[in-house]
Amino acid sequence: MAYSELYQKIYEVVAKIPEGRVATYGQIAWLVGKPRAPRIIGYAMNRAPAELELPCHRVVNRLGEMAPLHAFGGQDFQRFMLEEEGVIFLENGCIDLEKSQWRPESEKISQSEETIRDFGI
DNA sequence: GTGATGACGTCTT
DNA sequence: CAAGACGCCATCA
Repeated sequence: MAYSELYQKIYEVVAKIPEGRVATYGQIAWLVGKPRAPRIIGYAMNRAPAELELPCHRVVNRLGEMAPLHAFGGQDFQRFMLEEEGVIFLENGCIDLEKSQWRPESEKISQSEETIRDFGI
């Protein structure tokens, strides 16, 4: 591996995010075994080579938003792209995480557990 | 090896 | 209700 194992794992997890779903930095951090290191995810994304074609636009912060203008070409473009993929956006411009947050089935979910429980909107 | 940084998260003013 | 400060961990200088 040309990169750190941690980075490799982060890229792997991000690459697993299906279309129409989004994952939070904290969630990914948790999946890679570093629940206290959401920043690392952002760092990894920043350092992520375009060759991997990581769906960074599917990775958002806990609010369902992301950096003001650090990637892709603007939140506007990202929002449009996510909408095209089927991600639900709220009127406030944030993603409806309750509906669109990615839930890895084969993994034990903790923080998302409550979210899933309340999913019956 | 030490210090500073960051695409976050959560608590406290 | 909104903004600011602190904390977290790995990487960069």
